[in-house]
Amino acid sequence: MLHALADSTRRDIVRRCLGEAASVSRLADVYPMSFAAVQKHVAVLERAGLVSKERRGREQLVRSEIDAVRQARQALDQLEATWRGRIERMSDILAEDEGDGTHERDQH
Amino acid sequence: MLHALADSTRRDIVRRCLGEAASVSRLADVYPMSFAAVQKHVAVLERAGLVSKERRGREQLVRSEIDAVRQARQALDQLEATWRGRIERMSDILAEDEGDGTHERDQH
DNA sequence: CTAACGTACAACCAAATGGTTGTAGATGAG
DNA sequence: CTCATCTACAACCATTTGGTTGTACGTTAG
Repeated sequence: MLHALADSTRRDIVRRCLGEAASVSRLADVYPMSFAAVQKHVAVLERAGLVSKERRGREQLVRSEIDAVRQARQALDQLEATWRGRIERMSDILAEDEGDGTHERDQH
Repeated sequence: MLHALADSTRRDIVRRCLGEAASVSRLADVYPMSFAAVQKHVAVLERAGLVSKERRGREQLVRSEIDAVRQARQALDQLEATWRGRIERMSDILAEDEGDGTHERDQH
């Protein structure tokens, strides 16, 4: 899923389909590449759950799944939270050392 | 940079080096792959600015750059903000239509 | 000094990526 | 019906990726 967002064309597709859905050929008009290439990008985004397709007549409307974007963001949030947790635990250990005076050394 | 975070081994390395730095060989002990493979992963992370290396004796300590992680998260935040912006503008347009009664159609 | 350790880097390989063209099947407009 | 449009999908290609092994070099321990 991060992989799906790691391509600028795909990020742009997601951005473009956030408000209103667009058909694949309408999207293909925008980018300097073939229809098939855009089709593949959409397929990658779909597999990652970042967009969904809905058929309307002969067109296939692409719409972004904002909840999936939120989920990706939360994954990174969690990395940061882990970091904060580690820093806290380090502070705790320092506090202990100051309190008990045993001065045991790190096992390296 | 999202690409750098799109690999689970690399995400794990970042997580592992958040609190305290680790040498490349210490990291290599953890994963079921060769030292050289881990070295490459670290290189990818370094190019993306997600970790930095610092030499200490014959070891090379890897430490995660929490600010870079924050930056990645903010990039996704912005996607979500764009979405909220679109929704707002759509609401505005609806409000206008209700107000002036001109009922002009979307230019498709 | 010598041996062991940690690193760097090149060469190689299979598989995935991001792109292309071409063909074929649905669907809608006239 | 017929034609243009939209989509799907296969085949192909160059490049990148994620992994391997092997070699060489600097540093530290004994």
